[in-house]
Amino acid sequence: MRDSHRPRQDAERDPLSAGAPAGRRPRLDDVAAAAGVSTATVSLVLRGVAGPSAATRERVLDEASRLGYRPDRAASLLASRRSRLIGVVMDIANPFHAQLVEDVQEAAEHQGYDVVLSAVTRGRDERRAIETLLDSRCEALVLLGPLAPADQLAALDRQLPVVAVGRPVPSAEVDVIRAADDEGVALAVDHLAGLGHRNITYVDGGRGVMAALRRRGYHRAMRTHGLGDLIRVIGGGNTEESGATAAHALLGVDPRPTAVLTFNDRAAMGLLDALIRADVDVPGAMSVVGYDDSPFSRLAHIELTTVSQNIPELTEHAVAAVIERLDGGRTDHREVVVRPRLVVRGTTAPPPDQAVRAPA
Amino acid sequence: MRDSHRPRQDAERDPLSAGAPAGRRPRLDDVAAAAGVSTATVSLVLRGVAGPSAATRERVLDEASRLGYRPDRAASLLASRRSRLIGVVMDIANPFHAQLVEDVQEAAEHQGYDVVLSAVTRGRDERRAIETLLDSRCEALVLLGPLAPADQLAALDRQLPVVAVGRPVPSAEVDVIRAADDEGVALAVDHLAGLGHRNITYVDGGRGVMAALRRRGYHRAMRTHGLGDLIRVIGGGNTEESGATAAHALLGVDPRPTAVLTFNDRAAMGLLDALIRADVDVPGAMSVVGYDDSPFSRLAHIELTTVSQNIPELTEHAVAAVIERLDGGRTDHREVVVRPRLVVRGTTAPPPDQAVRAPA
DNA sequence: ATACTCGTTTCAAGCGCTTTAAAATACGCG
DNA sequence: CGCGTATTTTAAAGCGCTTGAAACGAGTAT
Repeated sequence: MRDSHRPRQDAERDPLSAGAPAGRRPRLDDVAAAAGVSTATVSLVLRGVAGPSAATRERVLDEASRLGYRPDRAASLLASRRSRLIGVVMDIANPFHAQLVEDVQEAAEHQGYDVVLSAVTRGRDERRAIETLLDSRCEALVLLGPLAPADQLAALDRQLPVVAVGRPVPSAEVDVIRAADDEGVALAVDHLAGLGHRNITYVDGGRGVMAALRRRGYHRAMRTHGLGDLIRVIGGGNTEESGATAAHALLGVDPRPTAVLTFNDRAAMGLLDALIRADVDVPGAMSVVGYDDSPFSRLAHIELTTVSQNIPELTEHAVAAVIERLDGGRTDHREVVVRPRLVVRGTTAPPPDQAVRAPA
Repeated sequence: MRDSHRPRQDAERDPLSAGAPAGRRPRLDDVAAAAGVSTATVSLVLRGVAGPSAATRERVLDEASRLGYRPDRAASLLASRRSRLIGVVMDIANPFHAQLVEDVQEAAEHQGYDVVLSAVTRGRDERRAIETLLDSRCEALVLLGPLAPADQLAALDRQLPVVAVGRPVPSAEVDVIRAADDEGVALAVDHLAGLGHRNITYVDGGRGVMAALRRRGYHRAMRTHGLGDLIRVIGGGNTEESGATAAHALLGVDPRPTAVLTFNDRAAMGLLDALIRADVDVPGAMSVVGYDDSPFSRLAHIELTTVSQNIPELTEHAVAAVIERLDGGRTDHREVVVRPRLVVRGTTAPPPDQAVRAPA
């Protein structure tokens, strides 16, 4: 049955080399036999451990590549004390996570660790994603924007080092690497207030802790600018759709705000979308600020003013936190807060009334 | 030293395995000891294999959950003949792949298979991604939009069942599940020609086989409409950036085309972007059609007319192809071509000259 | 009684690799 | 040339689980 996948490549193999794999995937002892050494030596050579002589080394390496040997991951994992595996949980539909994963993978590799990805999807919740990782012998977990409650994360952390990226966790247990989201929103408010806006509304991001933090940043910044009375938060979410819904709510408000902050870029996109459909000029009649600096936000027909999280810095700290705990013996809790940066593009401008007033 | 208090002292014959898990992760024999049965029985129960009696079953299950037992994946993998693992290679930055992965994961699970994800990123090429999967005991590979040349894929297929999704592979070896890309482009040309366009340019997608197929579709469709003389292909790519570059090339052409087809939505976005910056009215002065029906293409301020690939159908066939080969003993090659669908949105309209001519 | 089922449970041999202690070999030197 | 030491190699004991064969009662037929 499977034979069809394994045509006679035996022909090109040396039939004399003891126990030449006949169609079967070559194993460590095939290489050992071919090179005339023990499996222990082969293992040592292949992992680059000091010990075997240069001559042996070369011979083993030659035979290994000749046989097309590839170590069996499951077996290595099982046999070795350490897996050197870092599990990463991500939302597969989230481009922000994709960027983080790229960087984490690179950084981890650099430190001699391998990354196991576990995706959260529609039909696969975070719990499942984490469990898979746990079963895979991961030594540590990097959770991108985890949704689980703090106590669950804390419980997890008792099993293995856990670092939550991008979301605050109100607990002194898991490591947290995140951007100062409140500050990010404050930057946006500062920018808008500086342009002359006073009636600035915030489109909320839902129940999450991250949403709460951004909302708090909005509240605080508004008050700082003496705009406490104009604080207005309307329900939203983290999707384009929720942004569009929010737009309609927004347009019904009187007096209509001159600027809107959204929880993230996706919501901003949806909002922008709905505003355009409703013939509201952006930024002429209304300014919009997103959050995340997603790849699409810099496209010219969108040109979204947004808040950028420093991804390289975020991942660098995340991997460092893991490594320190795994290799450095660190046991204390750590929370790193990376400063966000406002990226001003085309969706923000002075408010309309001011524009009218100015010439007068 | 091991803990002295153990769950059950009586029915234990083997004093060596008598330790209770002291801080260490519980193993199969911990559960076995606790339930007073052998590890074999526990294994049977946990995997739902028929044999153990209902009473034993319940006792084992109870103890397992009491101890918080989780099977070690590496060990199970190593010990079992089959891994029931399907490896999926994806481009982590590609939202189209993300959608495919979601569906594949769900479908595979439904068939009792697990999915191992391997991401292609900046610093991790397809080769690496595939190797990881090979080392992980995958029984089959699903490659999303593979870049490797056909002969490499064929070689791979000799090791294990491989199905390439979304890209034609000119070889009668690996299974291929793809959309009829030439037909997709033809649909777009039909649409544009129907609107009255004649000067329709195609922005190419690079060297890939998929790009070649779409390009061919363009050529053929143009000739079908008697527009063979107006065929014009300009260099492009699969990113926003390449689309923007193409736009500039496009604007230098005389006579300027009234419609453009792009290799994919991302290129269309970049193109749209550049057109807007150049004050070209879309679709008034120029119509634009993308390809992929990406989530963002349906946003109102984009409203991209595009060609949709039938994702659910694509993944359904992909998983079916794998299962049939793994479980059904199929050995022959298969190529499934799913028909694309044109999604008309706001970036296409009759050409400008015609609009002028009509009222006259 | 014996033999022969059958349902349940266990034995024990791995899966393919790592790792440690110990053995074999090589080396240096009086 | 023997002995201590450093270098290289290996035997063997697992890692935690699965699995076919064997064992074990307890029925049932003979």
